[in-house]
Amino acid sequence: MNKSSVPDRVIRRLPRYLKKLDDLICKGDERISSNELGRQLGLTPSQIRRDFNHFGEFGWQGYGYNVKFLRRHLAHILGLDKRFSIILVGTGKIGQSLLENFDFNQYGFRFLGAFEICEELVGTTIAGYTIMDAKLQDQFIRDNHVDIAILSIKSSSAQRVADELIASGVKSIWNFTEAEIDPGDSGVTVENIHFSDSLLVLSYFLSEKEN
Amino acid sequence: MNKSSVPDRVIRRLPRYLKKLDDLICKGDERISSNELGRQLGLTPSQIRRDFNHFGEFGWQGYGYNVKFLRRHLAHILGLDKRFSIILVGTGKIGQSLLENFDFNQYGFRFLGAFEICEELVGTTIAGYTIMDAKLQDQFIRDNHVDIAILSIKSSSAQRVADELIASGVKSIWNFTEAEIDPGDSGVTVENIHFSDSLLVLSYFLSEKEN
DNA sequence: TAGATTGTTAATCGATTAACAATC
DNA sequence: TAGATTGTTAATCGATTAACAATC
Repeated sequence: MNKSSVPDRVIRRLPRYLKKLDDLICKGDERISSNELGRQLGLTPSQIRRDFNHFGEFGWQGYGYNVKFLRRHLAHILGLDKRFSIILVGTGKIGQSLLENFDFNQYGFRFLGAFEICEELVGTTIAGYTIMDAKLQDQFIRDNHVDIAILSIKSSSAQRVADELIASGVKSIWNFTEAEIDPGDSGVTVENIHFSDSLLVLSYFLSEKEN
Repeated sequence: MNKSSVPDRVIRRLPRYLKKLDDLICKGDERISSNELGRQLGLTPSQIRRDFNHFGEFGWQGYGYNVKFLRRHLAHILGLDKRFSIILVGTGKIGQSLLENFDFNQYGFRFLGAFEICEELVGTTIAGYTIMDAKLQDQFIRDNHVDIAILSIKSSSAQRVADELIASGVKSIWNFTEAEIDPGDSGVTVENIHFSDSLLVLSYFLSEKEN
């Protein structure tokens, strides 16, 4: 099995599977068939079995899938047992929202700290984390083996700060700016949350419906 | 041309085209070929010509595409000239961030107002908008023909509030909660921003790289 | 005109679905 | 055992790419 050959489409369905399995575990269900899982997620049973079989064999004939067993394996495939370290770069409203509402620990990440360039925010505490001065960022990344940097700063500085983060040694960037980040030949992974793209797609469907 | 037959993949590339065209206009470029556009976006020229031809013929042989002309048509296809109305439901940090940073007007939307259940926030002003009491929401939607509701509240109330919004008459929901919203048979469009899905995909690629 | 580049058709590629032998 | 359901192969479907006549 060549992991890197798994289609992007399949990978982007994995979080949905994980979430659904958490629901099922919460409800106390022990097992589920691809048929029932497909019904609940709006996918065909074939597709689900095929998706899972990109990574191994997680079911049993005549039984289906054990939800806890499958959940554990999906979490492993997603790297959630690796306890990736993560920092926040930029503590504007989006950054603050993530600090307050996103449970990094529950998802298996180690949140290390938040950095900010605005001196009024440096030293203040949000969700139990004392905001650090962006000047210390480079050294912090070098000292702490940071896997993921959340980039939530103004778009106009995005590429410059991304370049700095990459030079400091982060492995990946979770990009909340509108900018398209070019990681050059660093091999750094960039995953985008582009608000406007999403709203424009919504607008398209809305517009289409009117006709 | 049956609009509803345009593949989702194509539609989700439209905002990227629009953004690139804005860049080109900004730089003062007048025309661009599918070849050059493909090089800049990492797509094949064939795909780009095919994407555009789902909606009409926007180029000229031997010339290519006029960027302003094409930009205008893409904006129209995305419904950005319809001036869809939009309200914010929930003024926590994410909502505040959108109010302060997202230029709804520039994208062609009419931002009408923000609603909040928390009494301490009602009446305060953010980015020039006075937060309204959630109790007035239903009547406001009925009175003002609201096209889009931004749902940025806690996930546990998401479906309930979504049901209310749908009953009041919103046409679509831009969902920032982790919940999967079920629009029932209302025909309401739901577009999701699922932060965790995105981070988990990032984690997958990071995990894969380590092996 | 000659060169460039479109819109579109045909060929290819990849993903989804259907079918089924294997087996719990 | 009989019924259920997997993993996987074959068939189908749809999207991407290549090729090219049309034409600016």
